[in-house]
Amino acid sequence: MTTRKRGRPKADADRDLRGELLRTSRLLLDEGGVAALSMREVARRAGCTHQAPYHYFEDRESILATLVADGFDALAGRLKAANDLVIQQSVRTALIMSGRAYVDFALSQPGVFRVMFRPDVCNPMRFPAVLEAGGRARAELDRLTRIVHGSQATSEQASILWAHVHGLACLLIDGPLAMAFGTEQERQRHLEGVADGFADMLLASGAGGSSNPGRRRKKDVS
Amino acid sequence: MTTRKRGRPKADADRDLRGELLRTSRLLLDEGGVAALSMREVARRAGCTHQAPYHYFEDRESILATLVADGFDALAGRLKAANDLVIQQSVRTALIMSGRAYVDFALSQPGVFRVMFRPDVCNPMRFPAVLEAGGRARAELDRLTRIVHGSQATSEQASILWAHVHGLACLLIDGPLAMAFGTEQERQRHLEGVADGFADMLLASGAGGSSNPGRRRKKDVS
DNA sequence: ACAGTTAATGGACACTGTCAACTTGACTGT
DNA sequence: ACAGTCAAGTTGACAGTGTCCATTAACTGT
Repeated sequence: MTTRKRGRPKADADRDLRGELLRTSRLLLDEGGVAALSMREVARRAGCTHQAPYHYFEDRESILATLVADGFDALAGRLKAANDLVIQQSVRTALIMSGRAYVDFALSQPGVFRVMFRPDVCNPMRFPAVLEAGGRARAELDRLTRIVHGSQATSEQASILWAHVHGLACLLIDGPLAMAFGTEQERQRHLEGVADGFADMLLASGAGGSSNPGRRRKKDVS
Repeated sequence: MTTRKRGRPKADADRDLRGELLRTSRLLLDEGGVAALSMREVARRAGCTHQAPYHYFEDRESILATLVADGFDALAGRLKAANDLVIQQSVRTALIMSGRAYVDFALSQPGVFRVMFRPDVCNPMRFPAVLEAGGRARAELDRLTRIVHGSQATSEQASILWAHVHGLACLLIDGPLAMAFGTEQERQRHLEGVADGFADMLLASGAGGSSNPGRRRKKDVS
């Protein structure tokens, strides 16, 4: 009979249980959806007892919140990189690459992406880090709006931009576009077509940065 | 000591337990999200034992599927009504009213709407009724695409349309637009602005029905 | 009258999140 | 050297969940 150890184990710096728990959680989330991420299953896969995770995370929602905050951070980073292209390249490039960044992120981490916009699963109000990171992503999209429409851009224009990329991402991971394509290449072609079409529409309708006051405005982007 | 009844109760045509269960489920879904809809809580509120619902629904997912199918039906109906406006009114009216129909539906039944696009919660493959109703809604959006872009409309144009309305709905019920407005009126103003802006963009960029072949096409809407 | 079906009942099981109490190793100041 | 504190776990328990199972009473067709 092998008596199990109790109490604190000997120092094992290579362990990093917290990191292991997060990695496992992200896997479960991407594989089986939010329902598959159970505290006990995470513990089981990480090789600890069902209570050990509670030492690092207050509750189940807290572990989700950590992933969500990281997700918004990563998204904001990708968007910033795409927006920065406006300097070396063109407005159109920045617009198209931002859209691709948003969609690529959703496709690469669908599990996390879904929870990022599900306040009933992970309530941002409880987690300041989530609010902050979400704000950074939002700021990057507002910046893109100004890149496209100039400094006088309206909040309505921001909504059109965000709705487009977000809707596209949602339809791709959960909606009818999830299974519409046979090959990955086919999907890429479609997405390029959508991005081109949207960019044409947006840039043709009197949007050309500050050099083009054009149509009547309503309210500035916050 | 009041001995509880067992077995089948006396006929009570006014009961309609199935309908009661569905109504209760929709309430729970809209109030506390999908996590709040538990088989036992539904049964409790409907005034039956925890097993009675299993007589009408195979499992929890099946009760969700019924609501989702009804949801897609209702959505398809609203979209059809909006699309039909093209006859008496204009293309622009049909486009704007379709967008409003989609958003209004999401706002009026947020709980159901969310599950409609969450295959990890309710897998459409399991429920033919969901697939069918979803197909009807999709067909209505494809029809709108042809109304706007003519019979040669591409699947990319359909994606742009769907992504716009769907993204907008998502951002309104769960995203940053959920709490961006103080008053209901404020939100309505914003939505009108978004709809106007989007319609301007779409109709200005060489989309005018079959009378305008215009830009190069790629692939027809299925 | 009687068998079969329908619409329920109550009990049990495994699983979940979380609370509480405990153990133990490592580090601290004296 | 040694008591005290903290970190990082441990085990055990509880209520709530979805679902399987056997049971039972009322209705239905023959």
